[in-house]
Amino acid sequence: MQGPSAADLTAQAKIRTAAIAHFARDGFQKTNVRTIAATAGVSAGLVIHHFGSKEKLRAVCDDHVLRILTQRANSTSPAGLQELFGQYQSDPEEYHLHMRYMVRAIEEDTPAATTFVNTMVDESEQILRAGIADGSLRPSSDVRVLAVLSVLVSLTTLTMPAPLARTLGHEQAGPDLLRRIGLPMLEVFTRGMYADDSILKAAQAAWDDAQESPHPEKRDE
Amino acid sequence: MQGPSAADLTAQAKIRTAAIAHFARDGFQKTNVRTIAATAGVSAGLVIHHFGSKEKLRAVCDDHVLRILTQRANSTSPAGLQELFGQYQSDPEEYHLHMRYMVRAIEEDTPAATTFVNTMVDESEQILRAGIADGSLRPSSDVRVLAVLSVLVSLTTLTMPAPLARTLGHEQAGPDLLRRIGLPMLEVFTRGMYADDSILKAAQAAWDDAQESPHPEKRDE
DNA sequence: CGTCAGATTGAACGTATGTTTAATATGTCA
DNA sequence: TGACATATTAAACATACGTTCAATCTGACG
Repeated sequence: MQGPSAADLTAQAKIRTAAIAHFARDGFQKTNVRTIAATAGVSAGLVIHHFGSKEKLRAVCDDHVLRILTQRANSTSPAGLQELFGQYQSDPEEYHLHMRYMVRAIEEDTPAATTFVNTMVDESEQILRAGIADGSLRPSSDVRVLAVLSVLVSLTTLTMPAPLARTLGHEQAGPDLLRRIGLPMLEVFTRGMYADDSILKAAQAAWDDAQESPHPEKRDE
Repeated sequence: MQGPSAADLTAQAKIRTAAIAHFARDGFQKTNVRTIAATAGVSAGLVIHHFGSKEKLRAVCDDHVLRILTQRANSTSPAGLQELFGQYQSDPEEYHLHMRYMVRAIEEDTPAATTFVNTMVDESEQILRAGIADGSLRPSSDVRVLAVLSVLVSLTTLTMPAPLARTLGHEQAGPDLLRRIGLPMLEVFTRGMYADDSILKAAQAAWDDAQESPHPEKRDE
């Protein structure tokens, strides 16, 4: 579409692209500079020459992916979660790569990951509050938690780990798998899973009890 | 309680315990044999002497954690997901460690991870079908997918990545955080998030359309 | 007691890998 | 053209780390 996906790129860009791909697929530790260089078609020394160190290269990749993902999220009016899935369908190849990269960054608790997560959760919370206000969403006892769970589910579903994907007969996460997941997930999000509210009521009661007697600690020890 | 948590263990057990802790917290790659040995209070050579190699040590740890987690899940009658949370509350320290270990294994797609995931998803599916049959759970268009999503949500909630935990004001996942998440999550699971079923209906319609015209491919290219 | 097998250690070894360096190519500008 | 900066490379360097080795310790058994 718009990106010179392979050739005729500046060497720095080629290296960065190669690094993002390898970091996303194999993780930062497993990826070595020579492999990145080979994928980019340059020498290992050049990678260091341009980026200073493997760690600094990671920082550049982090910022790059962060900018792409957050600007995507903000470009459309903040509709959030479903939009993420829509974005995915449009260009699964590249989007999946960036998502996978960011999930890896989250796992390793990188600064860019914190920024990304904060942005996503804040935006999600905002959307949820708006939906609750206009009556399209049900109220929640803790909207912030709901926002976190939404982001968590979105990220882990889009980048579903291989063992879970295989349980559904797919080799890895992809558009077909996402299509299959969509409907059952929407069913839960509109009607819930439990047929009655007995479990919820019990939990609410337990929660209210805990509020009355603040810190019972371990009463038998 | 029951485990000689520190001293008076055979050296092999001490090494294995140390390895599990480090693999869970820092990942397999970042952990080096000398660190494991130091934590276990032995020399690096002994680790290799007993386990052959770092990779074989990992395999032993995988099986050990796998056995503990799956036997826990099976010991109680298969009630599954909520039980996981219950187990967690009872001994958060150790359970969280093992869960975190297994999530790391899933991320790295280790054989034990596949076994664990298959076991969990199968068991979850079984429970869901039983619940649907006896009317306590709502029917789903794809129970298998629902089981996968249940496991995914359980695992990622119990071992919530640090950036997401921090968004809720917690330094990392723990009992307090879990307690806070419980109620909003149950709310979604009993009533859903969406106030009406317009989005679901739209998705169902789109899905039905796709069924009628099997493979439209890219019609404009 | 003597011997032997296994446990354990500290040092050495080999290699993978991040980084440095010296040299060469390339392109720009005066 | 000549000079200078930048890009680029191949080789060398340094180190972290998995593994091996030779030696020592410990405990069992005849």
